[in-house]
Order: sequence, then structure tokens, then C-alpha cells
Amino acid sequence: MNAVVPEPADLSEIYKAASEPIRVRILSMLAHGELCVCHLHSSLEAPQPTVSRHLAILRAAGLVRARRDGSWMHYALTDTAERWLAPALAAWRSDDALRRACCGARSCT
Amino acid sequence: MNAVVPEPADLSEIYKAASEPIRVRILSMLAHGELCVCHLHSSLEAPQPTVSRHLAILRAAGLVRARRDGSWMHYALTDTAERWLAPALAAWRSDDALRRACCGARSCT
DNA sequence: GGCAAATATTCGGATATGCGGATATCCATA
DNA sequence: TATGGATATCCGCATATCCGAATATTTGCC
Repeated sequence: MNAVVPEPADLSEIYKAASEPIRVRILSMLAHGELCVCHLHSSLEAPQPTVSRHLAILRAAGLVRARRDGSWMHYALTDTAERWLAPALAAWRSDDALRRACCGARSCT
Repeated sequence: MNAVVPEPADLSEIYKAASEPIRVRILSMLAHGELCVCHLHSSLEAPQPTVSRHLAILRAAGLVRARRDGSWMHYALTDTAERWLAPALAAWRSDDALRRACCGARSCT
């Protein structure tokens, strides 16, 4: 039920969706490429419902899309996010140390 | 008392400050260059206290700086805004029709 | 000093947002 | 069909945000 990715009507809606620390970290991680929720969940060290809720907000804003693969959901940036946010996220990432933590010995892709 | 422009600690704080339609329009107009409040006020067709409050939010986030010139206050983007937002604002502006309305016969710079 | 224009701040109420915890749903496998 | 892992949604509460209206502050000028 999420085939159609809405295009935000206003740049402020894009920024509102990105205006939360966990959501910026999610977007920043996804700027590397597609990731499954368990990846995000363990890397962010945030409760799973919290991560899921933030992903839903990003999805509703048209910034990420979901792809089901068995029981896993893989999330990736949409073209909208690539266009309006990815340049800043890429520049931001280099100042940051987010992406070191990852899901360790987990078996998810 | 606003000489020191704070550097936001997190990209999400920048986006939060930009996550409101009027504030995006203000930032977009300032991307052309410095403007006085009366300019913004009449162009936006928003009440003056509303504009002033949004400018204070942008100032607290380190996205704009103020310069006094007589009774007028001129606002401009900071380097932070130029770096993290201006490219998107410039691209967005071309899709938009904001900057047509201006203060008409007003005498302010 | 007193006035008027430009700008900023405060106050109160309506609305929105984020979070933790509990629970529901979806899917693969036995 | 039953079970367990992965993910999503619902509920209730605390907090944050926005707006309009009123008021305060700053500045230039007489």
C-alpha cells in the first residue's frame, strides 16, 4: 500500500521530516545504500518501535521507500531525498562517526 | 547581543529551523541577498510579529544574521545556511513563484 | 522630551510531536 | 497449523510549536 511515493508539496515538509536526530541518522546511513530495519535498529541503539515509527514518518514524507525481502524490510532513499538532502548528508557524514557502529554478528544482509 | 552566530550541533537542528513554510520562504528570499524586515513582512503577507518570531528562530539556529541600519534591520543568510541549505533553496526557487510579490511602493531598501 | 515608525517580545490557548510500553501483523519454516 | 523472528501500529502522557493579540523596545526626528 505504499507503491506511490508522494512528492512533498513544499520544501518545508522535507525539512520537517528530517528535523529529528534519529531521522537524520537514518537518512545518513541510507545515503550509503539500502539497509534493512534490523541494521538500523541495532546501529542506532534505539527501540525497534521507535525506529519503525521514524521510518514511517520518512516514508510518508516520500524520503525513503521500502522493499520487502522475506521477513526483512529494506529501506532506501527515494529520488526526492537524493535530490534535496543527499548532498548535505554526504557532507555531514564526513564530520561524523555514525556509521562505525553496525549490527556486528547479525546475519541480516 | 547576537554577535556570535552559533553553529548547530546537529544537522537535524538546521532542518528543524527550516521545517516551516514561512521560514523556508524567508530563507529562499534571503538567498538572493540581504533584505530588511519590512521587505519580508510585506512580501510574505504575514503579520509582522509572526515574521519577527520566525526570524528569531532562524537567528537562534544560526541560519541568519541581523544588521541594524537606522530603524531598519537587515537580515542575511549565515555561512551555515549557505553551506547546508542554499543549494537546495536555489534549486527549489526555480520551481517556485515566491519572489514576485514584493513590497511594491514601499520606501524601504 | 515626546512622537511615530520599525522591530521584538510576551501571553494564552489550540494543536502537533516524540516517546515508552504493549500489542498486533506479516512471513518463513517446521 | 503452530511457532518464532521481524516489523508495524496503537495508546497515553509529557512536551514543544504555532498563532493572534497586545505590548514593549529601539531609533530618528521635531
